[in-house]
Amino acid sequence: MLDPKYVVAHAEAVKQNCVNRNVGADVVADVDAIVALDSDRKAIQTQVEEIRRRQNEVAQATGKEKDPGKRSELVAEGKRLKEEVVAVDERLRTLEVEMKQRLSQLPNLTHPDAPTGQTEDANKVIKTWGTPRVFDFPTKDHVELGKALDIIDFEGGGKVSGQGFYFLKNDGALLDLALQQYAIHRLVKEGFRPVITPDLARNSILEGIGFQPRGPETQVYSVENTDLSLIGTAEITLGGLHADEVLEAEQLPLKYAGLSHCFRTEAGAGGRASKGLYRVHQFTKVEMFAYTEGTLEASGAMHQDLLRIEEEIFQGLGLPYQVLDICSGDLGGPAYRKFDIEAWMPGRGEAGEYGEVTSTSDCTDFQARRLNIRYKPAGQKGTKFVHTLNGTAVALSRALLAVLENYQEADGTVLVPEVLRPFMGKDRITRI
RNA sequence: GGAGAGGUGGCUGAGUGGUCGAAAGCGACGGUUUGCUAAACCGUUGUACGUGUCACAGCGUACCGGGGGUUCGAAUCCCCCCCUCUCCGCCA
Repeated sequence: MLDPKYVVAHAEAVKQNCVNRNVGADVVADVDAIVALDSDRKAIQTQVEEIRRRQNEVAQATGKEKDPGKRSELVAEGKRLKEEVVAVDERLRTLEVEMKQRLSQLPNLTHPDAPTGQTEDANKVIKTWGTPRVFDFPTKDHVELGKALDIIDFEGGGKVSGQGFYFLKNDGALLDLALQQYAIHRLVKEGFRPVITPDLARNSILEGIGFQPRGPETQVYSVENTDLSLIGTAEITLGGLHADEVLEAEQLPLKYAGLSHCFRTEAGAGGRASKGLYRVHQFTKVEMFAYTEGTLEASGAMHQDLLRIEEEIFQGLGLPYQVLDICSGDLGGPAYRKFDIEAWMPGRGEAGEYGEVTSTSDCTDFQARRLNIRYKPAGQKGTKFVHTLNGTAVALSRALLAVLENYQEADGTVLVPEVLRPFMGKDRITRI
């Protein structure tokens, strides 16, 4: 959520931002509505407070008044005021709800250096690392490898849970665990606190992070007869962890390495053909989440750091990748800036393509405002909203996919990347 | 899932209808004293919004787990929900 004061004071800039963000004309119109609503709201709030002030005055006077006649006069006035405040207060609340509702439609502001554009075509490649391997034998994609090596079972997943689910078996299970271990160990060295989070969260937390728990657009599964949803990412639980808290400035930055399962309905993604592990309903992910002081300098620096760590993780795995600076229209609601890493996937497309494996976002105070996460800046009075950032360390499924396809050998086995061997206990994946 | 107890300011803890944004203690901060440290003493010590100011101050409103209700008036009474603790049941 944006700061309502900022929206009112910079309505034109906010509108332009909405256009750049590719959000629909009705949302742009919301900005004007918010400006109008806000001045009404202020006027009515003043009225309500004035009545309340008089109510308090009367109530106190009533308590002190000994004379029965005067006392009943005061009681009568109190009753009158009570009736009076009801209607005005209800109007105030209506306005507040409407304002909040419209405010919550607005996307975050955008980093001035982020490319401006409406679709993902405007995303900019800002770095390429490594060279895709040239194979001197016909390659398989990870689905074929998974089947041949008996390490990924889509048929079993389909039978038990439906399309988009799978079993990881044998060395596939070990490889998944090894990648988790590798990422967590790496992050602990970087000063992150390792955390295993709940896989379900309250809908209010989902909303605070910027997810829509309900409706046709929803990306998450909700649990019937509860206000819980299966999380789409540990960003939800790690961001919610400090909801409604005031942190001490010395605690910041606060860095978590969260391990969770992630569940996604992938509603609306049906048309986008993607086989195998690339788009699934459940996967495991090691997620970085950071809280910083509420300045663009602090979160901007942290954002670069998260990207650096993501890159080093993939460099460590020896997987070629490119880094994308995501354009305004493709940023999603909460992000102020976002970088994606796309790793080389030999089995994708005709002769291999880069495919998204991580994503890191600087959400500035957008999530913190809705989740009410603040801190006390040193040497200042009052509190400020923190900035929140998230980044994928390793999303299993996709990282697993990339390892299998890049490390396959002519004999159908798969070499285990050096860094994973201590966790795998072997250097080659073979059919058991 | 069942039975009971409880949720008050940074912490401990008082407060069962009015003078309570809330006693007291601790902690923290500022000051006095002191060769230094300690102790002692004095003072300050929540947040948000509004109003006001160059900026303070001041003033107003709200907040005693969350929401609703009773009342002229609620931390205090009633209802619902959430959470914590104890015991029982069940269970990895």
